[in-house]
Amino acid sequence: MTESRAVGTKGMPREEREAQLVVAGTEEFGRAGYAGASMVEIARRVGVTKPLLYQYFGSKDGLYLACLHRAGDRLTEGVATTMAGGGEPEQMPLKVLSAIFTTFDHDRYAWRLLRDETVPGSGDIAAAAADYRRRLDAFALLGATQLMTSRGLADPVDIEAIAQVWTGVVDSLISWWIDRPDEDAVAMSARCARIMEGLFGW
Amino acid sequence: MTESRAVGTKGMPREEREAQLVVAGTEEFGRAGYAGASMVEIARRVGVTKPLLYQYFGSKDGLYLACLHRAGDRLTEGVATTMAGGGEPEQMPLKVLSAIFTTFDHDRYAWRLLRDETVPGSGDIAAAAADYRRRLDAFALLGATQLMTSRGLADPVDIEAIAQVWTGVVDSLISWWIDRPDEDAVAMSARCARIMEGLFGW
DNA sequence: CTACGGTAACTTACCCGCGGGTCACTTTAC
DNA sequence: GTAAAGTGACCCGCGGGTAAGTTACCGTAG
Repeated sequence: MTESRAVGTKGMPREEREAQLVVAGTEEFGRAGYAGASMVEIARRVGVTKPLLYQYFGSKDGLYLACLHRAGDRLTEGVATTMAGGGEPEQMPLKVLSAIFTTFDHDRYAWRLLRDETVPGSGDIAAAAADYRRRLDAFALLGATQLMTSRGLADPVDIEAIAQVWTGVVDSLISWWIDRPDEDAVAMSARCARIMEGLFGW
Repeated sequence: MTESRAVGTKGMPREEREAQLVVAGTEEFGRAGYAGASMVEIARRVGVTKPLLYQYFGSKDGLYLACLHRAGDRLTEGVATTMAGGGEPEQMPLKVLSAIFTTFDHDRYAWRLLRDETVPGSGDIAAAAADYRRRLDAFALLGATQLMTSRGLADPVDIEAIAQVWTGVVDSLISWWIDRPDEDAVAMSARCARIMEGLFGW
């Protein structure tokens, strides 16, 4: 294992090719959803054929899981760091948005993997995605609770609803952002800040 | 044609069966998306087989279009009526939400047909759905413009973003509502009113 | 320096199940 | 007996998945 560098091989080292395939897979899964994405298309994007993809990832689920873990780990880590920073409840949404935009500026489809509704209802993917969603929902719930209690409201079902709407807002903003590739993370954060200030005075 | 009532037939009159199939199709398409829904499953829900479905609607696209038109017409009509009523810009979101909840209390999946991303990129369905979305987006844009100008903000791109986020909010609320069948339209409207009052003072 | 063998990267050609779509046929009420 | 309601059994393309073979690079023997 030590120094296993480029022993008898053609093309590109596996590690590098796998990374390419995960990037292409993330875009394709994000665009078309798990069910709608085609393995041959993902391979084609990288200039490779399907069997190589299967040799490296085993199955469609295997590739999806690789993409999902990369996206989910980065996302939960970024949000956790931001939330840990603390601050006024009204400021958290904007801070979290900025963190997301910055982290995924060049990988905008990644967010969608966690919210993909076309994945099979049971199995490894469903479990992993549910786990990431659970962690993110916990942050959303925490933020919503802080916001509501700071205003003297505490109906737990209302708070659940707000948390779910919040994830929907992030979803919408990212979809909007995907359609405008020229808008970078900084501009996007500034836009959101302007809007929140204007609409809610936050 | 006059008095064409039940001439030599078994089972159920076509009109009635078609209505059943449209209802079942709306639920199934709303749940699984155009691509994920299965024609045989939709037929099975009604206690009928696939060939009858094809005899009545011609194709998957034909059935989807029937479902889409029913949902789209009711939705645009309801929103148009509400918007025409006028009122304070801060009150419009809640009014529109109430109208949607009331109209679709027993048909909660209908909204999703207009926002289904798994429909083919071109063809009759894409055109019809795009048309309904265009009409609804125009209302959203109008509402967002009124809201923003009442606060002295006028960046047209910001307004576009707000309009898209608004549709995402409706989406989230309806998804949340679908998961809570016991919550009726009145309770749902009350919840939204409470939240908007609490969070934004609207 | 060249011939050679080994291994990893990569491909061609195939299998198979699932779901859209169709045909010929049967059942039931008037 | 006629016509609409309804069905069983089939075709076919598409996409996930696989078996077997080929290509290119490297290290080493002569």
